[in-house]
Parts: sequence; C-alpha cells; structure tokens
Amino acid sequence: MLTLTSRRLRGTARRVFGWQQLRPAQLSAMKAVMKGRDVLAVMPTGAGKSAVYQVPAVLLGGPVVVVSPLIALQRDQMQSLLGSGLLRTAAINSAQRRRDNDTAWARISASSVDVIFLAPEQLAKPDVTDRLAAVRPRLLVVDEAHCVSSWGHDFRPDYLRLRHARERLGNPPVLALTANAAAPVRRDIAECLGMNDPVEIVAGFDRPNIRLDVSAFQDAAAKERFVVERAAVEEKPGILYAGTRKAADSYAEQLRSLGLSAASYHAGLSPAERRQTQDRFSSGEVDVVVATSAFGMGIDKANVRFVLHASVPGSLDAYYQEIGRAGRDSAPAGAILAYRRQDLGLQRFFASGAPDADALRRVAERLRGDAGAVSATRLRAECELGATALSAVLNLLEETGAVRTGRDGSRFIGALGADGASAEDDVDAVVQSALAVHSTHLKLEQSRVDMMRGYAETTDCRRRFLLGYFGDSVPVPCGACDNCTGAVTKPVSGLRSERFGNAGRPYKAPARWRRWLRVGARSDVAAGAVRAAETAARHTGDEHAYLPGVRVRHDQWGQGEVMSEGDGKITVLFKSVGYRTLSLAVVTDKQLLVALPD
DNA sequence: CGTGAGGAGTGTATACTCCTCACGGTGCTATACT
Repeated sequence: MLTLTSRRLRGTARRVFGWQQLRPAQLSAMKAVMKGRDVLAVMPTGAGKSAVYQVPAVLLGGPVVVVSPLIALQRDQMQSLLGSGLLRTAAINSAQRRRDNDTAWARISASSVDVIFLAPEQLAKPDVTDRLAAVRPRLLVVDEAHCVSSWGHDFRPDYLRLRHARERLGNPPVLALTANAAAPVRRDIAECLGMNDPVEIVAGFDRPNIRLDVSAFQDAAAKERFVVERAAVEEKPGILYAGTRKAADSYAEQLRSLGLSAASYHAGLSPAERRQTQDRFSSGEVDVVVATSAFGMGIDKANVRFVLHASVPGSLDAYYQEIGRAGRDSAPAGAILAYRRQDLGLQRFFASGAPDADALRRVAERLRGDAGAVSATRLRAECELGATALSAVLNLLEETGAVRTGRDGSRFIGALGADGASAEDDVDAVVQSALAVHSTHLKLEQSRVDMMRGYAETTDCRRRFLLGYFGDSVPVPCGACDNCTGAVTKPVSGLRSERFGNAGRPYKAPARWRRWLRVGARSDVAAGAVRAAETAARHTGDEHAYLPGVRVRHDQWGQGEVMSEGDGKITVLFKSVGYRTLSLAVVTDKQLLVALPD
C-alpha cells in the first residue's frame, strides 16, 4: 500500500525528472527526509544518490543547502539539474568571479533558488551562514559524506565545523550521502555532524562483477614491469593508481612509449590539464588514466574495465572506493593490486602527521585569559595561523573540552578553569590531552593500514575479507578472487609473476608475519578453495558469540566492536587502538573479551 | 617507513660503498601580482 508521501515522491520523480521508478532504498531515504529525520544513506554510485535530495527539494517548499567537497562536483551537479527545468540552482565559491557570487546571493535572498551548492569552508564563515539562515533552509545535504571522516580530522577541518553551521542555519535536518562507509565511518560521520538519531539506509556493498586480484612482489623493478605490462594487456579503458605524483607521471610516460593512449592526473597539474584529461577519459580518447588518489570523485564512466593499483592505498575504505570505479556497467571488470609490503611505509607516513603542539599552546593560551568570546579572525591574526590550521586546532581543543564555539559559530570561548592549578599547568594539560585525542585518530589510521595489509596478504577469500570489513557477509568461495579460483595471475607474455620472489613455488610467509597471518604456507589452488568452503561451513554452524556488530570490552584496549570474524580470527575495532585481529581460540581460552549488552 | 639524490671517501674503475637528508596525497580560500 502506498502512503501519500510515497505517491507524491513518485509522482514528482516522474513528472519533474522523468524517472519512472524509484529504488526501494531511494524511496525510504526520501520518506525519512520528508518526515524531517536526519538520514545517513550509503548507496552505490549509480544508484541515484542525488535523487534522494532532488525530489524532496521540489516538495519541501524552501531551499536545500548541499555541501560538496569539490567545486568541480558542484558544477557537474548544477549542470545535470539544468535538465529538470524546475529546480533552480546556485553555487557560492572562490572559483567564481565576485560578481557571479553577488548575483547568486541576490537570487538566493530573493528566494529564487531551490538548491545551493557550497564547500564546507564557505559554511565556516559567519556571513555565509547568516545569509543562508535568512532564507530558512529546509534541508542540509552533505554529499560525499565519507569526506567528513577522512578529511575532517586534519586535511579539511571545516568538515568538522559543519555541525555548528547547521545550528546557525536553524537546525534543518541533515542528509548525509556516500557510496562507501564502513560501520565505524558511519558512526564517525553521524557524530561529527551532530546527527540526531539518524535513519541509516545502507544498500549492499558487493560488486560481484569486479574480480579481485593481488600479485605480490619483493623487488620494486619487477613490480613496475608487472604494472606496465598488465596495464598494457588489460582490456581498456582502465585506471592505474600510483602512490605518488612522480610515479603517476612515470607510468604514464612508459605506457605512452608502448604506444598506448595514457595520461597522468594529480594535484600537481593545472586545473585546465586535469579537466582536459578527465574529459578525454570520459570521451574514450584516453585509454588509461594514471592517477594519484586525486582522481575519481565525480567520475561516472560506466565501462571502466580495470582498476590497477601500483601501490597500496592507506585503507580498505579508499581501496574499495577506488576499485568501485570499475565495471559500473555490470560487465566483468578487474581490480588488480600490485603489492609490495614496503609500499605500506608511504601510507604509514601519510597516517602519521602530528598536530602543531605550539599552535595548540598559543590558541589555548590566548583563549584562557579571555572571559568573552574571541573571533576566528582575531585568533588567526594573534596566533599567526592560517584558516585551515586554526580550524584544526580549534577542533582538537573543542574535543578536549577546553574551548567551545559561540552561538554565532565563529567566536570561541575558553573553558579552562581559573581556579586551583596554575595557569601554566592548565594550558600544558590541555595541549597534552589535545595531542592524546589526535593520537587516537592516528592509531585508527595506522590500524586501517594494517587492515589493507591484511587484505593484500590473506590467503582466504578476498571478497569475504573486503566485504567483512564493511560488515557484509558473502558466501565463499566467491569464485571471483584469486584465492578462490586460484588463477593467481593471468599469464602475461614475457612476464614472470613473482610472488614474494618465489615464482611458481608456494608462498611461505616470513616468520614475523606468520603469527599475524596464522598460516604456514600458501595453499595451492584446490586447498584454497577447500579451505574457503570449510570456512563457509563453519560460519553457518556453532558457537558464534562474536558476530559482527557485537560490542565487547578488552582489559587493556577498552571498548570495541566486532567488525568481522572467520577463519578462526575476529577483527575488532577498538575506540582506543583501532583495528585488532585476534585468534578466536586465544580469545576464548584467555577470556580476553567480554561481550557487552547492546 | 622507504626511496632516491647527492656528497664524501677510497683511491684511480670515470666506479664503487656508505652516509645524510629531503621528500612523499587529498582542496578549499584569500591575496598579491601581472
């Protein structure tokens, strides 16, 4: 039976946008939005995420504010909405001329705009939130919401300030949209945005047409040869991800010298070059884009046949997101990882940036003496910090409780007690606890790198490992990963596949990995499949106290949540130390974990 | 954490080894120049 809301939503979708059908996930998300609930929707790209705010935008009777991480994405979305004819859009950003921003504001203030696109940095400015508040937004959309979690803690700290912006806008409901967020990331998003009892809508993660392959190497030159030849022989078009800009340029050059149509893409290139490469990839003119992680958001090319990683990314979240750009047409596609464990070092480095203790001290000190609120502008000037650095510092100080944000969102109030301990000790303590808060984030980031290693080195079904990380289970063997089918590496002419330098011989994990991997030797094809089947069988039976989602406590590591289990191991995400993989036997024997009630 | 560039040392090979050191990804915005 159709409710009135469903009927209105479907009618609008048909009439305004020409969509004959809405998927169940789209419809339930829209209904929750219409009810005024906070909504977190995780839906695969191509499943019509944007529709979830576009259809309500027609019906809500007031403007919708959309936070988008890239100006290029804002443009794309506006472009695609031109066709609807009914939704009027505007964007405010630094890439537009001042006059265009003025025009946009004039239209917004005259209530002639239905959807407004901005980056989080805009919403950190009080004049922007003031002007928006005046037109009473009905909904705040956070697009690509995984950015809140992946960028908010350091790179783009204004993502963490969106909760204050929301208050300034008159507390409209929040709709967070992403294609890719494991449970802890979803929790982080909800928490950072200050979402209120959000409705979570999570569509399935599995992309069965993407085949998962890992080839491991000891020698850098051998890996590089493999990458070049593999990129050359795979069906086109494809994306080759490299770890650094330099590597991206070098691979692109090598592919071109083989006569392939390849272009590199990274943040070191001019916006014009980047746009051109992206356009030429979309149109089919470029066969292989060789890119850093800069490439991908907003790419919606259906027929990408392979995503090849020349270097491991820093997390399974990033990996899944990047390989998800393959095979959107549902035809077979390949996700190939060329793995060297030394490459993890680069990701460990990226996940190790420490905050500026001196900047923390200066801001804490400045706010301590002041009874009133101090504006961001003044703090920037007096503490000699850029806008990004100041936001990052304030986020940390706020998390420790030493600072709170004033009601106007851009003034800050020191909350340090003036009694008892000397002022000096006070500031010291605050800096220490801010550093501690940050180091908790770092531990999580580092443990994410470890999970990436786990994926690369597992001898179990890779799909099971990957989807287990996202909280999904899959029947094994999946039949579409190297460990389940045994087709380790497609033979490539003139190339010896090198598995830890022992081509052809079974893989034997080095001693110091063995404990972690809990395997002696790499099984051959048949044994791999058999073991996968056994794992599946075990999975259906017996005494599983530690199923994914169960909350547990560990004596030393505190509270955590079971993320996945299988093959005699469980992986738990602890608040204090990040992901830890434990042997089920040891856990049971030593009673390491206590299950907590929900 | 791992890599590659560059210098010092050895000691005569235009070449090795050893050591130190800089560098590595993602984007917004504001502002000063042509």
